[in-house]
Amino acid sequence: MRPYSHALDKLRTAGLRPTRQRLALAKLLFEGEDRHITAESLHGEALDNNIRVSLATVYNALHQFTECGLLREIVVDASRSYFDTNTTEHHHFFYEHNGKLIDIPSERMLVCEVPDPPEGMSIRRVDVVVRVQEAA
Amino acid sequence: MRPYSHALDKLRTAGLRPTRQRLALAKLLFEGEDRHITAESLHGEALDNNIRVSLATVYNALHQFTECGLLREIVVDASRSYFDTNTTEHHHFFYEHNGKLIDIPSERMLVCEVPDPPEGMSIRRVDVVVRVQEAA
DNA sequence: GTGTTTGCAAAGTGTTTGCAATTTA
DNA sequence: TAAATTGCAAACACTTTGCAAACAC
Repeated sequence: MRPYSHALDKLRTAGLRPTRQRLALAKLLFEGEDRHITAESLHGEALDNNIRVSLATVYNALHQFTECGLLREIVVDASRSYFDTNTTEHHHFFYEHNGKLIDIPSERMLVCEVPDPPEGMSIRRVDVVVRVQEAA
Repeated sequence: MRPYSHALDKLRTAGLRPTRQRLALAKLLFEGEDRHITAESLHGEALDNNIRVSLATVYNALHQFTECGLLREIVVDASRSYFDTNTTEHHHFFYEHNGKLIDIPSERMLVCEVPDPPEGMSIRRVDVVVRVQEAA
């Protein structure tokens, strides 16, 4: 048995008040394998687990978690926001036919020549998306 | 003077019927420097040039042009679709504070270790977005 | 108690669609 | 004239917002 909650620690450390909703969502997100979610998918999962939470609260939580560095937002599709519980440096395979994402560990995908950022700018992040399709 | 229209050629070659609207949009897009646009920005530009075209038609044209390989869609922001008139292989700097994009020529940004795609899949494209912010 | 968070329903944004009218070949 | 394209307005999907009620500390 876990002596105390990993999810609770995460919220405490991040300075987010551990409300019933945030704690339940954090448990879904952080007490298992790393994963990719959307607001809709997390909300559905919460309901499946008898966690009463509104979609608006799910959106709030996802953004707050992202701001605190507990999640990382991934932009692969112009019509939907994806979030990743793996916040370490890595990239993604994106299956365009079904919208699924798979991590590519950073060691397996090297960007070796990153150009200098434009004058007065600094690089915040380099995102690589490898779009894959069913082989011909 | 240009003996015949570059834009018209592009449409002909692509097999798209050169309607007044498509031709006007193609002129805006292809008879100048390479550029990044959104449906909204292209529509505004058309109106500024006294080209009567509806936003729905702009969306249709952008998608048709993209399917024909005249444009390339760029995904950098989950809430808006960007298109690039430069369809050659290259990557982008994305200014998060103002939504502007700048091309990075392919030679200046090398992705040197691309992992094998998952079983049964083939790589359609590798997109690199370098997100920049105003330097601290 | 006091400030924060929630849920709802309404509003917002970018995009797509159905269909009659128009245009192109 | 037959088929493709357009424009409009309505519909859509996803996301955000305003605010009163509920909650955490």
